Amino acid sequence: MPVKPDTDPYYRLRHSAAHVMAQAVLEIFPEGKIAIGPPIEDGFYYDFDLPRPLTPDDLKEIEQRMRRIIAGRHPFVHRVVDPDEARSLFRDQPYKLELIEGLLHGQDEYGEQGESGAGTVISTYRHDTFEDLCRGPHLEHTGQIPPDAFKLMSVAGAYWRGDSNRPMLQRIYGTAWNSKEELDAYLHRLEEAKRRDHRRIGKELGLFYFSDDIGPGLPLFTPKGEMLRHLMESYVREVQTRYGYQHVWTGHIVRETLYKKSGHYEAYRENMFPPMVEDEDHVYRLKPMNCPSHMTLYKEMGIHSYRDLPLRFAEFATLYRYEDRGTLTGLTRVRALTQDDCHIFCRPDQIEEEFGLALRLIREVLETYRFTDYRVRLSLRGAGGKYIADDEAWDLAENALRAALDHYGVEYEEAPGEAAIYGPKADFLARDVLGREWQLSTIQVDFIQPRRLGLEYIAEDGQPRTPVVLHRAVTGSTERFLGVLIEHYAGAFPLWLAPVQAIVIPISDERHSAYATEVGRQLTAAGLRVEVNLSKDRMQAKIRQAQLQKIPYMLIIGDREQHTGAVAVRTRSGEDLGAMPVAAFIERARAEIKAKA
RNA sequence: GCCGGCGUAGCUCAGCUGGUAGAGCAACUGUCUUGUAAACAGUAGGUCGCGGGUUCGAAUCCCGCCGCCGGCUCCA
Repeated sequence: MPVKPDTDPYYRLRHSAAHVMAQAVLEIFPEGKIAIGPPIEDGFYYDFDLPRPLTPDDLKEIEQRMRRIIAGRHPFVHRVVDPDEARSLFRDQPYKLELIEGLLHGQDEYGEQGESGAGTVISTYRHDTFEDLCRGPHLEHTGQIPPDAFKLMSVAGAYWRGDSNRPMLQRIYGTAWNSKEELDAYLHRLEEAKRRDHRRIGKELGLFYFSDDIGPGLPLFTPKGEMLRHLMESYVREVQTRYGYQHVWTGHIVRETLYKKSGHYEAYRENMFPPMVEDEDHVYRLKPMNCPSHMTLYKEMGIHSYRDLPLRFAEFATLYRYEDRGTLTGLTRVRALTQDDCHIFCRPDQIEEEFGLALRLIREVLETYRFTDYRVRLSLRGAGGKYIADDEAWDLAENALRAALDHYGVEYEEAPGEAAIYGPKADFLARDVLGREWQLSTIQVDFIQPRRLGLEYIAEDGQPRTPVVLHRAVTGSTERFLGVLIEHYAGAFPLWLAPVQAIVIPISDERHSAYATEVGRQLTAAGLRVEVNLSKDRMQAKIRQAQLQKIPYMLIIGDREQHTGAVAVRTRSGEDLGAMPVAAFIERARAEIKAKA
């Protein structure tokens, strides 16, 4: 994501590094074509159209050339050029020519229409032998880039202008910092993220697997992984019930004709698995979303009075979406996903209150999972004509959402033009412990589907009206949220979520096995999830294994404990709590679980 | 779907320019019976992703497919 010069202190550095890199690349490929090269979060990139694919060795050479250019302390020289001069300057650079024409029509470098089309100034920055179409700003000279504080990270394909119909360019990603220490800290942060990667931890802790025999994007969950799913879903279900939501079940397969009525067939067909054909009148699809099913259920349940609204239908059903293979990643992007989905059928005058209820619910759940840092993006209708035309409804909904956000003191930013075609929405972007943002919860207002599917309620005046539907998800999907949680906690789940909450470790398998087994039985009977390690390994090895498995409590049992009916408690953090009676440990664990601490 | 990289025992990985595979951990067996992060010894384990091709000979070279990784696009 691009950054702004006025808010990012590294803007000049990284932008300048991108220019230096472009020079280095053109030195190697004089006939290469250059596209754009902006600073981004943590670094910069530049897109090139080159005669051959770049290799890791190329990156090394480019870095070396960059250091030489940096050592030359070449000043960055800014100048304003008129359109013809610009065209002539970049006559061999087709992408630049396209950018110039765009600029003259008020577009920015991404081809987006700017706020004000007028008064476009075309300017360039030159250093050494390289001159680039650029509005700056830059450093004073190349020598201000610390030669040991930047690094080229990777090469990736990127479509010109982000359009899959246009040429695929080669993008070089780099990072640049003010000092080697900063660079090292950044690289260390990347290592940490890698260490926490849910795919890695998932394997280490034995939570889930993928198999070629099952298919891409279709995770298999082990007993431990399924326990996590179960606990997560039970928790949301409990909260939802407490907030007045009801749970429904609508299965996995739906007649295709429903999606033709709802409009999904037109708009979403690409993302559905191919049809199952019984005969030409009976064609079925795997459900890619719940809304048409919930709305159908609403209809089948008979005539609804305005007094019966709101009706809140929640469901944990697994949905199947035919995502492009190239986009699948671990649990965060799968083809089988279990949404904690809900559809709220309400009157227009209830939007604000229902939105507020969903806000409170989401806030409670996110805080339980220790996502305390999140922001809300309120996506509103924009200027374009893609939105359904009903100004009155839009105004009502947008104002209701704002009012609820204000009422509950939720900070939010407005994003005009980002709304769904069918209504405005609020998305929750939560930051994990590594500072990465994840879109988890969402609340969307829908005017169009209820109408298309013919939903009605009888209003106060006895006339049938179309209800408004709010689509709402709390954690998004169980799979994705589990992936995020694994990374957020680095696999060390809080006690209430830990698949194995305690492990009993007898010091001698000969002398203490019977008592260890009895302790395990007592804890299990008390509702705890417990394992007993009866292997012949030494106690130290068992502790190490338990540590690596991130099991919250290790209960060591030797002669002393056996004689006194106790367990010696060691925590995952390495703390030795000493010996305590089994009952005392149970009490402690229960309190911790209840508090979801 | 597109661009690039990768695919060797359950896991992590080695195997130079072609001569039919190797380590550590895990597993299994035995010895040891242990006090807060790895006892010692031995055994077993691989169609080198799959399918073609080149070659006297392919894990190694070529082609196709599948999958994974990094991006792009997409993400109701």
